[in-house]
Amino acid sequence: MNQEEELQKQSYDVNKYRTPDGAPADIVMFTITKRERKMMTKMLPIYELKVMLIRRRKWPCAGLWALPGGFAGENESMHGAARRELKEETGVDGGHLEYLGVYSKPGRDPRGWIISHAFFALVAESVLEKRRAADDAEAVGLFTIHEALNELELAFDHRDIIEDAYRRIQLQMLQTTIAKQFLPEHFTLGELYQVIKTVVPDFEEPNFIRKITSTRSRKGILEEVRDENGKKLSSNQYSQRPAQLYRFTDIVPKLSIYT
Amino acid sequence: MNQEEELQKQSYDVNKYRTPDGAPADIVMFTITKRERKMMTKMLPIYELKVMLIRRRKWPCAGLWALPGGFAGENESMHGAARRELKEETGVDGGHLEYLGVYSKPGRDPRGWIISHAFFALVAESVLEKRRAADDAEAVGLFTIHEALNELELAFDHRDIIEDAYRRIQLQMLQTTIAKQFLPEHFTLGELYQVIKTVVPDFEEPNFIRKITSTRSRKGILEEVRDENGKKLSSNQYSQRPAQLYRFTDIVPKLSIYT
DNA sequence: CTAATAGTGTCTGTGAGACAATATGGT
DNA sequence: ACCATATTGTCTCACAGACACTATTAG
Repeated sequence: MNQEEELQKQSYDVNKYRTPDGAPADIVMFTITKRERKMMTKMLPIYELKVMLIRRRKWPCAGLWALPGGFAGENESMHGAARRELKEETGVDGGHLEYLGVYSKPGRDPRGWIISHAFFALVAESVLEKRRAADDAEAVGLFTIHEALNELELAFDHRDIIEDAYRRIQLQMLQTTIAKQFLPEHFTLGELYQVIKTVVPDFEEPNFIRKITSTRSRKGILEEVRDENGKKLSSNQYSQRPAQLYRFTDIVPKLSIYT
Repeated sequence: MNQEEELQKQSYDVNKYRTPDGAPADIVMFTITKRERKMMTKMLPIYELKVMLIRRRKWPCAGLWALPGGFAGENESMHGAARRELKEETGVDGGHLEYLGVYSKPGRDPRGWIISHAFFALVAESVLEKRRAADDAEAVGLFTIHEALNELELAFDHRDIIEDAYRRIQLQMLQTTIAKQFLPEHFTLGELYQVIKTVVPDFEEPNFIRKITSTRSRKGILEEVRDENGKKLSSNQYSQRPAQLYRFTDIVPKLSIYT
């Protein structure tokens, strides 16, 4: 650094300006719960998209439900803070964690100028159940997206965040292969279809199997699971007739409105 | 607020924690320049995707090229700050301005703990030229994306930001109708094709006109321009044979890998 | 046999892809 | 006539969409 630079540096005062009072990472944790239907005969379970919320104990917004999260420290990135929080809350390290956006509307947090960073995570149902058992069950809730948005009083602007996250996960569900986060390694097309419909209720594709098993454009994102002898594997967990098992390949589909 | 809440509030000290030293909004301003080729006969112009950069005068990173931007204030959202900066820099109020992401890697800014918010904007070439004329031309540069990424020394982590913005605009170009930001109200399919190819060089569609003018799935995003008598309008600005003019409709295309 | 899910047959229409052929109008 | 660009003709094959039909197996 030359002399002039050194001079400029010394004349810079970081405290000259009003600075933010904190930058938390808040995480919308989604899971899909499966509820077996009690029936004589095998049936597909009922799937529901759920969100984990925490009941706040302290000011501000004490008593309201809020997204899990916490303030980032000086020596971590926002993404790092989110990963840390996710691990603290669920014990999960890894899994799908994705940045959603920044929430910075003035006055959104009575503590001051708090710029919040929202993420969303997709975790297995079992993980959240564990978390719920470990902690005070009173303070941890798993709600359907509908309950969270329409029936709960939420802290800060967390309703906006959850709405945005819901829109985003619906987009992703149709445009990427995140469905795999909600499915076992091997799954039937019936399961895949149910998972998609759970996240995107409007999704209707009467000929789903037909399309998924043909189609040049989609070709490659799914492949049949075979055993070591090359024989196709199937499952009859949810149906009398065994269904072919599939897995996602590593192919990343590219979509375009002009192609 | 009841008594207990009041108590908790008073015991909360915002200064108890280390807080960020600032939250700037940085904007990647894209434009597409058109260069007419000097030829006897009419030809399509050469299109280039460019980025506006500013040469920093002060510490830190004095002398390096940086994205235009500035710190957000306490009474504005990050998006508001970006809109304000965009207006200050270009005079443009409106246009396409979109959030890109947060850049918060520790040590990214020698001034301290600075959490930067990147946006990208698409503006008309004429606007940036005006800006360049108004200001000290030395300090404002318009570079091709290739120059910016490979030949320039950039401040902070702005290279990462520009790379991310480039990836994002390429995605958007194929999956949304942002191409309209780079086109006049009415345009020919040749122009549209060139704009797409400028942003996404890999895009190859030999039968472009064919597909765009048929196709069930894309149907609706474009429509022919007609005069008040319903006669189709055409332009021969870039070709001898006049070409049909089109405009984007308001239809938002929905893409899915499963449909 | 029945119930519930998995998967195929069949038929029609239309788009994709390739490429050749033709249209337009300034120079 | 020539050129660069715009647009249509033509042909084949694959897929979309609809819907009825068959397959599988526990109970």
